[in-house]
Amino acid sequence: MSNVIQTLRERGLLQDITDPALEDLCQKKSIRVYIGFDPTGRSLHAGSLVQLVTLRHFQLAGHHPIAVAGGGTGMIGDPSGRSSERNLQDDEELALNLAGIRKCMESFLNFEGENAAELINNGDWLGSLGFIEFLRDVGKHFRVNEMIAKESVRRRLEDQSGISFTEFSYMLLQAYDFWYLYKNHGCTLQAGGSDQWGNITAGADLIRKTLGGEAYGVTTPLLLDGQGRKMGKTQKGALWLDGDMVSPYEFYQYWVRQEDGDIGRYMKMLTFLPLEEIDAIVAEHEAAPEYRSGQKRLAYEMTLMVHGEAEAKKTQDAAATIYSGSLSGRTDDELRGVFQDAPSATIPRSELDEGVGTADVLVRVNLAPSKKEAKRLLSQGGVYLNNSDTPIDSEKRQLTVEDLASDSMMILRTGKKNYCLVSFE
RNA sequence: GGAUGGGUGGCAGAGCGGUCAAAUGCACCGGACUGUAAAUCCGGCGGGCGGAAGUCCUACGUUGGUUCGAACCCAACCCCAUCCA
Repeated sequence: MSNVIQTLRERGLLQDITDPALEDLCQKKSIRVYIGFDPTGRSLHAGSLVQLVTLRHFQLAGHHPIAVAGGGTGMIGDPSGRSSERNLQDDEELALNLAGIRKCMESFLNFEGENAAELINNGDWLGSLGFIEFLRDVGKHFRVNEMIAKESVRRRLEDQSGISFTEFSYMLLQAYDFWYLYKNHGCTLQAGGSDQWGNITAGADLIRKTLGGEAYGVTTPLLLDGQGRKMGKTQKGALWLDGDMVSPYEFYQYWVRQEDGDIGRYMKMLTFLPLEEIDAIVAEHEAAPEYRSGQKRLAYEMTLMVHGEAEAKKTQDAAATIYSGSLSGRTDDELRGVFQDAPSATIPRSELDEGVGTADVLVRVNLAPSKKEAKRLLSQGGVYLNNSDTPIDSEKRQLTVEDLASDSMMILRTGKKNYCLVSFE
């Protein structure tokens, strides 16, 4: 079998490993590896990409990936990296989230075939875990002294809001997850982000102490951008993988806007392009960074992986059109294709024949929250028609049939990237 | 339960009887500069009408009151923080 650990290392996906022996082990036999995912959203977001990619690497190498949705632990919340307790989720919401997460995962993992991936909910076993049983089998093996020494816990203890017992127990539950999976699913490896190291080793320790078994852990580095910030934040919020929450176009654009210096690293970590090819792409990019060829390739690959080929191509095409050409003289269908992800709106044709105030249209089309704001945009030169590079210059400008880009549509834009496709019917 | 302080725009935080749609900072939105970035600089940032000056409506925890006039004073209530029990 191919050496997954080596692959992860080459791609910058390996931060820590509990025992070097794992490298040999997973060349000799197919193992089961699990990663926990946070089920607090309807979709996974960019923060989970590294984990999804990691599982895929394992699957490609012939191992058996298990994605564990923290349905049980999600009701509690990991104190790591958050300063306040999260709200507890109810069952209905959780079920919805799980379905959404599964959908996101299908882009990365194969849920069929010989070493099919599995998605399981830890609520299935945590839900029926008795408190006494838990204290006896799990709690007994942990020293509170060590637990409160952990950075994540200590910070919360020092803070005024404190930490609830529930949250404090999180680590034990995650350890129990690993223990359970080891015992009942033959899972011998847990992977996760580097912030999970403590939780992972806690699980491996528990397995060793109580079952005398050998279990391993690997962590991936946190994916940070060139400025040391966490990846996946957009102005509107998280970069979700679900196309309904973040359109493929926005998703693509997110990657196009990355910095030059990060391109190679992201490609290694997040795509499955061969390393030599990545080197070639980076070299080409560095020769002429102003073309953003590296970013565009990264964006294409990411969109391809998450949203599929058809979307990736359309998106790529749309971006090329929007950032280069003029839009007039196109057909309705072409415009619809290019702007399929942009908001759109319909206004009765008769109004156009008479002429409509631009400010009114901006409000009706949701490009401006109020008429006052619309006027402000106009007076500051922030409104563009049909992708022209000169803004509409008058607040009183009326839109007429003359302004149509195609038979019945026009494109209004505010700022640099807020588009709306307006069709007059 | 008691004491004290406090609840103001998305957040933080001034204002403490008219000049307050409410300083300032952050966030946000335009613009300039750039390579679809960051930083920086300029403009804006409750809503309606108006070209504008302007004008009207809604808003300073809730409800009442005092006053020609209240974010600002009074009362009750509801929350929050800290200390005490």
